[in-house]
Amino acid sequence: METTGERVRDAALELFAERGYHGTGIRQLAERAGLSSASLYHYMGTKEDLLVAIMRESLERLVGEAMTLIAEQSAPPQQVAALVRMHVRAHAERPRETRVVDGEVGALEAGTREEIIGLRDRYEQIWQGVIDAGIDAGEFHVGSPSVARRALLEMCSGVARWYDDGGALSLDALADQYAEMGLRLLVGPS
Amino acid sequence: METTGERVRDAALELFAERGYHGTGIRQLAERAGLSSASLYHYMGTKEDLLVAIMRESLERLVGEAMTLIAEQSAPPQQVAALVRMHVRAHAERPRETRVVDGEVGALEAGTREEIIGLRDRYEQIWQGVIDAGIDAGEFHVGSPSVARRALLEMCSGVARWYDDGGALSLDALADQYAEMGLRLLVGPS
DNA sequence: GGGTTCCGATCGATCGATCGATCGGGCATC
DNA sequence: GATGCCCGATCGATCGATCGATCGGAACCC
Repeated sequence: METTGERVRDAALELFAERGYHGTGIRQLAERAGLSSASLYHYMGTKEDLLVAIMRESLERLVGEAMTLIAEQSAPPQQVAALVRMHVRAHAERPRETRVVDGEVGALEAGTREEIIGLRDRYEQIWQGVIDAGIDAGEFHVGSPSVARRALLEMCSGVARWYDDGGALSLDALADQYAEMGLRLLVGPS
Repeated sequence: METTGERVRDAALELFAERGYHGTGIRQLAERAGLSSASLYHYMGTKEDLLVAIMRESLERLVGEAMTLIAEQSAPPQQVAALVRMHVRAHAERPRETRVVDGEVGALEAGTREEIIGLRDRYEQIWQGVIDAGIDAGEFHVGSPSVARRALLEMCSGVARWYDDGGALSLDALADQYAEMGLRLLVGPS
């Protein structure tokens, strides 16, 4: 059984993803959650608190999963493949959540924006570390390592903007192809 | 000498990119353009007309440049490299414009959204045609051609979200590395 | 040239609607 | 009667957009 607080969270997730944070009104949010706009405030702080909670939870989850994955593999190619698979799956399975995280950072107030960007940076540093290790080991060959990291991450995050559950492409096949493309991008012609 | 209409356009471009379409008010727009909010309407239709004009112009430019480029080259690898270079340059040189085009489609009303999405689809079809031709010629090897197209485009569009003019990386070096990565992604190990 | 007309450009004031948020009280359950 | 849950009413602020009015200069007539 779903609590009312969770229903509010889910409604916010849907609406922020569909119409954007600034494009979503408190009254729409209340209607979607099955409450009056006044009752809404029994379950949440401000509208921005709702946005921050969504972003924080999503990013902390990504950081946690990334750290687990790279601890399970020691060779950079396998680590990158695992990171790509996880990141692509997350963006394909929870596209609304990840679109909000990626697209609404500019809607945050200065203070909370810092915190969220800090979390995002931590996640990206995990990727950077694995890429750098692969370069040091002579397995990856790229122009600029940080450009490669950004290109790789943007490519994978883009999945949230187009992948369709109901489509012909399975999650596994999608993750496979992305892992292959990601490695090609880093390894280069052999 | 810049016309007032152009000043309004540029102000809208800046603000839509900074705070989002729904996050930008008519009065902020007027202040940035150096007019009263009433005078604004002497130079524009509705706020949405402004957004549509920005998107249409940007997309028509991309379509035009893409068609020119693929007419100048006949081999798919060179065509892809040229497309990637152009797309990356456009997103690095005009990040605000391209971020608005990519990120505010959801803010459009149903009618105009169809038109803009149609334009975007035309552009993406040009890329798909080149990729498919390369596969037919045996030069590219990918799992799903449409997934490859999306991965490639998302990777290149991402440049608008992080590239910094003042940074150490030159536009040419950036375009070079992306062309290299794009081809690796499509060609695979040789 | 002087007088008149006209129009593009601009603004202060204001419209109705909606924004995010708050308050006090009703209605249960314990 | 205390606690948790909920809502109608309402707050001040701001939203996008429009109004009538003003101003300066170009265009025209005599």
